[in-house]
Amino acid sequence: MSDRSASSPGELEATDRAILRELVRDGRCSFTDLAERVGLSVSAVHQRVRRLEQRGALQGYAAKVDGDQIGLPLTAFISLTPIDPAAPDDYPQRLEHLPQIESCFSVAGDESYILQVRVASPLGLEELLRQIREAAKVSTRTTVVLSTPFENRPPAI
Amino acid sequence: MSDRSASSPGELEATDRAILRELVRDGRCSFTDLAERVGLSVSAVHQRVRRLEQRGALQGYAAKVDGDQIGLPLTAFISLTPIDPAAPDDYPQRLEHLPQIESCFSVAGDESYILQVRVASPLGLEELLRQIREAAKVSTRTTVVLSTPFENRPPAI
DNA sequence: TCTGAAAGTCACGAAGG
DNA sequence: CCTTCGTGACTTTCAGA
Repeated sequence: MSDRSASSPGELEATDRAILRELVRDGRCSFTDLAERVGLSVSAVHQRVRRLEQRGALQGYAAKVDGDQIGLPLTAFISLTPIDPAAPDDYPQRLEHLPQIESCFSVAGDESYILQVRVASPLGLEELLRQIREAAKVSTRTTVVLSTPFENRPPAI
Repeated sequence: MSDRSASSPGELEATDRAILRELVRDGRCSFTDLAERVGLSVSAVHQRVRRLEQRGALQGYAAKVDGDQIGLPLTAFISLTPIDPAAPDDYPQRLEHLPQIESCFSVAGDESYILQVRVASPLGLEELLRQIREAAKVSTRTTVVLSTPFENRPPAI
């Protein structure tokens, strides 16, 4: 009698959380290893992973790459403030075509959005800022990242 | 005669960049598929991936999970300002034991660090702020994320 | 560095409880 | 929802160019 929680957006059961924990740590872990670690048969794990993917709890898998080695050593945060407070709030759509923008967060506080960006150089950042202001009609405040003591650590699932 | 760029921290050659591009998009892509997409034999791709891993260009693989479904729906940015400007700068070490902190960036600007955190609730955020202030002797400024139009998009490799 | 082949592992669906 | 089982696909290594 396992504790079934909810079918779609509810909480996850212990075994599913264990699977997610392993896959966040090692996204290329084989089903065979996964099965051993969570104490189930390979097929059972296979079914659960597929269910987690369908349910959206597992949104995908990505390699982590070194920004320096791909020629994008400069990270920055850019906060956006609309110039015209009455303008329609379609900033994400106006900005998503810029590949230097890795993440876009709508936030509470003085500013409306925070962007996390990655560029090749200060000149690249300057050019990106120009593009952002032009595309979104916003004023910007930029905070340059000097170093990253740690990043994207696995959450405590 | 392929263009060898550098053995360790230099730039990467076109085929290697193609491999990284695919693996960032799909971290569980099979070597067989990878080989087809970059136009090489399976063995050659295999060797290149291993080399990219050893060189540190490929830092690992991670599953992307839905914060809501793992019970951590609240994201926030916390900026840190040291209370004692003369204190030794060991803030990352003082904070890394807090699993709610996903990323820690040392930044130029008014504040010294920006933390990206993920918690279960406003109460969890309040408790985390208390822990951060106590562990690191800093004053904090918190910006709560309301929604995330997009996040962790693959960089243009 | 590449290729191709051989051997071992693994993924994935079927059938059944 | 789990297990076992079987087949085809995949990974991984190695010799050779």
